[in-house]
Amino acid sequence: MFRASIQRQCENTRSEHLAILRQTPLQPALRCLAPRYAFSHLYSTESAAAQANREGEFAPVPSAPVTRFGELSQLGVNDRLIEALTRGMGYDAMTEVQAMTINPALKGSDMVAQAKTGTGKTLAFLVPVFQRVLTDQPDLADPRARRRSSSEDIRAIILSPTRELAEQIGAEARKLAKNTSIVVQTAVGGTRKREALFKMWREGCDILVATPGRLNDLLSDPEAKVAAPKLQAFVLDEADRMLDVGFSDEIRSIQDLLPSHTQVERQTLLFSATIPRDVVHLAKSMVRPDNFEFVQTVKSDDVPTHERVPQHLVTVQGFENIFPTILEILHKANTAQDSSVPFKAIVFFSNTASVQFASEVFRKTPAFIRGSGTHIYEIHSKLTQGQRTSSADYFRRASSAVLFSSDVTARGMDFPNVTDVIQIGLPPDRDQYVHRVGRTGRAGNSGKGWLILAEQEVPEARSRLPGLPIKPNDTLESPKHVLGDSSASGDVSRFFSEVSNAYQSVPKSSFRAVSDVITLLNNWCLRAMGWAETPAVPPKIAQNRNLARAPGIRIGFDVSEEPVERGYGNRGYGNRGYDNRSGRDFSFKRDDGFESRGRSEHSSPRGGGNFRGSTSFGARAPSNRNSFEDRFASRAGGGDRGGRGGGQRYTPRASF
DNA sequence: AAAAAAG
Repeated sequence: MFRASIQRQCENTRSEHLAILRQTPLQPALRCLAPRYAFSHLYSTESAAAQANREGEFAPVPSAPVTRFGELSQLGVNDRLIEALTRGMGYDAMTEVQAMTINPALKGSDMVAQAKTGTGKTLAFLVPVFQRVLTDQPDLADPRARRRSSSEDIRAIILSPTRELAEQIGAEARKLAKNTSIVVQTAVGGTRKREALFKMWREGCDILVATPGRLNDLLSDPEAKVAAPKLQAFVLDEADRMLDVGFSDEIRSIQDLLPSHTQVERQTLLFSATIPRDVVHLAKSMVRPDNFEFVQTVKSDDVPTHERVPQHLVTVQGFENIFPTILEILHKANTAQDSSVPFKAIVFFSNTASVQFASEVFRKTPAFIRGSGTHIYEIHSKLTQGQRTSSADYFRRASSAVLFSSDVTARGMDFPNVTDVIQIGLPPDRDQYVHRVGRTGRAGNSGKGWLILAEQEVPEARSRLPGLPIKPNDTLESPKHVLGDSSASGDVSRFFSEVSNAYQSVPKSSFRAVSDVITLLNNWCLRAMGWAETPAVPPKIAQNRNLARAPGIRIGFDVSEEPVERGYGNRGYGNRGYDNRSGRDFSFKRDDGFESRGRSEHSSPRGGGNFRGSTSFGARAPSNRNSFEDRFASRAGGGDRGGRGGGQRYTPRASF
């Protein structure tokens, strides 16, 4: 009943730039967190509020929410901050996400905000955090404050799942701090700890933006003299990622190193695109149950990934067609009649080895790439942090470039003017697909999404990517070209021959296929790359994955799996890597494989993971946490226990 | 041996 009424109101009040509160399956899960709903401030029309009030379920609406940064003084925001926002950073109107989160967050309550990635999320938490720090220490507003900031008295901590994102948030925070004496520091892995520490000791630190590992390290190291005994605010950006397995232990231990809520009253803000069910209890342990709000935003120019960015499905005949297809996309963009906007693309792969291989190949297609004026960059976790940072910086500033990327950059990264997002192989899950597409079409620009799959992957993609406007695209010639077919156009022949030449000078990688894509991979290696043998699958792995008798498989070892002489990598950093986590130099051995994992067909039927086979490009097994959307989709069909009132829900289908 | 994140 209750939920049904919220649902109804939402449909009723949906209009132009209106903040929309959507009823979803998440809310029942989160209800236990919120003794009362205090959503009234989210309704931007009187009628909705009036209706809510009439039904006796909501408190009366106070004043209209502030939607311009310039008017934030109404909510007690310091003038210095407002000046930095409006004059320094040039912001005026808030985005919907900002309006919906800044208003309640300034009241000081904890918050779980579900907001899709896009511009503006960072400020949505920075503004309340900064104001909270200033409210507690008003003298910090004075840029010439005499007070000495200390690394042992950090007042706000912001955590991000990747180093680059932390740096990006840090840069934004520094702009906001400009007219004050608030000191913002970043602490991320892969950098020299001593150096960052000296800087912190010298300059002090009021607001720290960090990645979990490094923060944990700093807080637990007494020598580091980093502490936050009076912590006022704690933010998790991309909270669903942060509370995921692999991160959650780290987050827990960080929390243990911080003062408890009972000692020091702090504000916790969790920002997340999705909130998987198994993350709820952790979220619950982080917020104050009596002072908590859940804000869900659906922002009109935030649905863009689903609506604004056209997304093309390109089906390739074989793996050997993928790289030429990328060249063709590049070429078409550059020669189009209206190609006033330079081609700037991110090519996503689901594993590091594929990224490395692709960028090596593309660096070796000099005639084409040089002729196009496009720069090639690469980013993934096997590069040193220095290499990662420089790739990100160069790509950020480049006008025409291709960035080959793992999922490091899939979330939150703001590279300006990306025209195309190209995803190779099955994306790991729907969320990740959407996040990747979200790297383009930002800030009102247009963009294009491409999903490049082998035919065999399409059925799985169909079930993995429901409810997205992905349209089959047959306008390219390279995807269907069969090697040796002389009827191909000059352009297509050139794409293939350039790629083919590049293969020759790229060291042999180790490839491993899984079940139904074995043939695809075999064909690529044999026909296009000119290998004498099909790629080998080591016996153990073949056994583990139930591939021992899969058709077409070759059990054994590849040449590349034996140590290769050091030094082949000095042609470019892409060839060499330094594992900055283990500190091992792995340039002598491409032991990282060019593969992915998955179960063979015998895997469980539906549910847990009906992941069937994958390619080197494709996918890792889908995450076992159902995404928010997934659950939404899966519950929508049948009689949902909560009853969905008048809301007609349908099960999203794939559009292709 | 999925990416990411401490050394």
